[in-house]
Amino acid sequence: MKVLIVEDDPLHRSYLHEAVNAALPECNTVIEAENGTVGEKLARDHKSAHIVMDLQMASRNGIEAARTIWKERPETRILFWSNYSDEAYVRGVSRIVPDGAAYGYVLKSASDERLRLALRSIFIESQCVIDREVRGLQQKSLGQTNGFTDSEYEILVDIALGLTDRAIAKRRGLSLRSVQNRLQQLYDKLDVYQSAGDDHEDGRFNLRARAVTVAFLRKLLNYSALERAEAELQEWLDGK
Amino acid sequence: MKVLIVEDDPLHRSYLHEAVNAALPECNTVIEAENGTVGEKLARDHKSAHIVMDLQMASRNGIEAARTIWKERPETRILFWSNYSDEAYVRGVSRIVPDGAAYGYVLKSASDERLRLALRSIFIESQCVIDREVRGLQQKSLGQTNGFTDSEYEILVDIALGLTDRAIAKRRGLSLRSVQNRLQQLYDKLDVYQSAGDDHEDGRFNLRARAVTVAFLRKLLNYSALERAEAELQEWLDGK
DNA sequence: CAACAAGCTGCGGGTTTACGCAAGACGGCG
DNA sequence: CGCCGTCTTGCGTAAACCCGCAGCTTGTTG
Repeated sequence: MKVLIVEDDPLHRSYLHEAVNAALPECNTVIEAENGTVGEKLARDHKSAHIVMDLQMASRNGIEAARTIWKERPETRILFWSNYSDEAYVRGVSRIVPDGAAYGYVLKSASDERLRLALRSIFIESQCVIDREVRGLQQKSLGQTNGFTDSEYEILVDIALGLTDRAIAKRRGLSLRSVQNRLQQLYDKLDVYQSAGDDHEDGRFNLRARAVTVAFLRKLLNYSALERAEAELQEWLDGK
Repeated sequence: MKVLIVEDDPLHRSYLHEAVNAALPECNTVIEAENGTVGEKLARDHKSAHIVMDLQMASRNGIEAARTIWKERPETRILFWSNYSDEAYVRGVSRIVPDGAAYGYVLKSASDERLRLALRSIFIESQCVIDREVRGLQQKSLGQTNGFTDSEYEILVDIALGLTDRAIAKRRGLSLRSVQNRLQQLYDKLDVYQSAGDDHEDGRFNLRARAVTVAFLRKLLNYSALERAEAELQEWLDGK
């Protein structure tokens, strides 16, 4: 068995290397990549079937890399190993995982034992392993209870990108009014409203900007989500 | 000599511990804190004069912690050791460093030797050491060439928080029109404008939202900057 | 001191947002 | 099939936003 490690940080990389060796005696080769771009290339060259991947890397982040890798070989098993469990990451990952693929999401703060188990479960048993903390988010985000619908999330991203209502309408094939309806829903769920709760006309918010900030603070959005969305937007703009 | 290490990540923490021992034979005690809150407390209890601090920690980020520490003992020497050199961080740090204090900003990607030198320069020689990559940003951000004035940055933060023009005017003691003037300047510098460069009325942007996103993508803003700004805003709202 | 650049402010108007009201459209369910 | 909830769309309005024009207050400089 061959394992590919994709991870920015040299310290974490060598830690992972050791962890893989310890957890998987059946593994005879470990390859390392220090960013997403190299990771993709190595995965292709080696036809890697077992990958441990960091999210959040400078050059090309884990989600991007995983997407292209899975596009080429959907049966690849990927363990995401991340510092954070932002809802934006969780949502991003679950949107790209192919049907029936075995994957995992483990936090860097997890114990050695937890990492060991995850490695064996995913790579040997083809099971999915999702950290408890992450799992909670995932359910909240997929189930609609207190979570966001896809359409709400979509419009959140659109205003975050700075599109006007009209532009969103065009992009999503909706009428102006529908876009504004969805915005209303969004404001509602994010609990943003004009006045800061004061008596008379004072601390007012610009709802559209406020919504984006609140989403950021709640980790519904993060840098990498923005980055991806921006790339998609540019693509769409080019394709007119 | 006693050195306090404030750092989230256990791997990085122990790496730092070793690095400090290797670089500073005159150091006889090393204390560790795993987040900003604990860091502040330990700094106070031990009257630490030499601190190595991570920015970006979950519980209380490095800038916050450094600020309160410096407020209590401005002669404390702090070496910031960070993964990133976002302009937001650089700006944040240089805003809190007391006059004449010795501090440093070194990236985690720096070599062992560089870290060693920085440790000795700051803790022994009381010199400031700023990584080259960081230095570049700092000059750009302070000098006005292609950089942002404080007032521009201020208004950027204000719209990022989601305040209306009127609210900003009240908060900053300006007239409505002045606020809008500054916004204009900001849009200009960020190079955001309505049409996406197309011929007729099409891909339009909401300038205010777009500006925030562009700033984010350019690392002028980041999560921690937003977090701080939000806290300040709440403070201001409470103080009416 | 005159001249000039830079920032603050009011006026005015064209556009975009936020949102209530109400009329269809679609899908499930007893 | 009729009832009902959810989603979409149009109309209309008050507020907020973007921004050109022009008069003022400053601080700077020759």
